[in-house]
Amino acid sequence: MTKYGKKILEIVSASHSHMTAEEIFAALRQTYPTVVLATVYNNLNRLWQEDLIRKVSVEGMPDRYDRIQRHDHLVCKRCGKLLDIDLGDLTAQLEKKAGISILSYDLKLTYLCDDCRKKTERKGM
Amino acid sequence: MTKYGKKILEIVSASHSHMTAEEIFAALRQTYPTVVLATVYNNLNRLWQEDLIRKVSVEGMPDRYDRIQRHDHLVCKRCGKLLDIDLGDLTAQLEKKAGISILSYDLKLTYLCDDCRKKTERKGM
DNA sequence: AATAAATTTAGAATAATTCTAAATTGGTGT
DNA sequence: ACACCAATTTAGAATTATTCTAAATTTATT
Repeated sequence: MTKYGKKILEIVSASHSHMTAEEIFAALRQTYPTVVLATVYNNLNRLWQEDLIRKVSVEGMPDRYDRIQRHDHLVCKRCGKLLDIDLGDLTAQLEKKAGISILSYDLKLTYLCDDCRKKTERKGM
Repeated sequence: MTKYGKKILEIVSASHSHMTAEEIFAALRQTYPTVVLATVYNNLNRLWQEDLIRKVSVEGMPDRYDRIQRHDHLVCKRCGKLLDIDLGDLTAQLEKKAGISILSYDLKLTYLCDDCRKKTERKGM
């Protein structure tokens, strides 16, 4: 594990904000001002392959990186805001239903956040 | 609903192959040879906003479009191959656990497909 | 120290998607 | 049928995220 990989893992693991590569890049430069963006992508891909971080893709947004600790996500359909939520570990239940063994699963609930619900109501939609 | 929107909805609804915008574009041109790609994106976004089609994003791949009929997905961690699987409707269970009402949910199981498992074994990983 | 292997760098390249502004189309009401 | 307004389409440029390439640097190995 290289110094960049280590630090990037630290940044992503500590964050609860689903950072983009750019944001991670910015955070990493606080410590290593000369690092380049390609290095961030290299390391993120490596860490992801090694199952040390998660990738979260929300349609139409840049990929986000997330700590590995299991949890689920809540995405607002309208504004795309992404929140953590924990619905417990469904692995056993899902494996049983699917009849295969899985490495992991991603569960994303789509809803309307409070702000967007208000806006929607105002417009009478 | 315009003629393009209608046809695009038809194409996506009939397909079980999680088409990309480019693939949908190609299919649409069979019927309307002069249509441009931007129109495909416009319509896909519209149809998605109206909940007539689904968007599926797999990390590192272009967005794919899917029929709305509920079903889940199986993604190979190594090669990215995307398959349909149906684990039944978990909406009620998830809403109860989450304590909110949701519009929909996306469930993606990550596994190693047979081909990739074989390759992995061969390499002793 | 010498060699090999992995990582980083710089910057170009690619690919997906969005944006802009003009042109076209599809109703609506008269 | 005609004028009007809104929505859609078009063409092509622009943007953004990400990957790629080849050289340089760092790290580990003999």
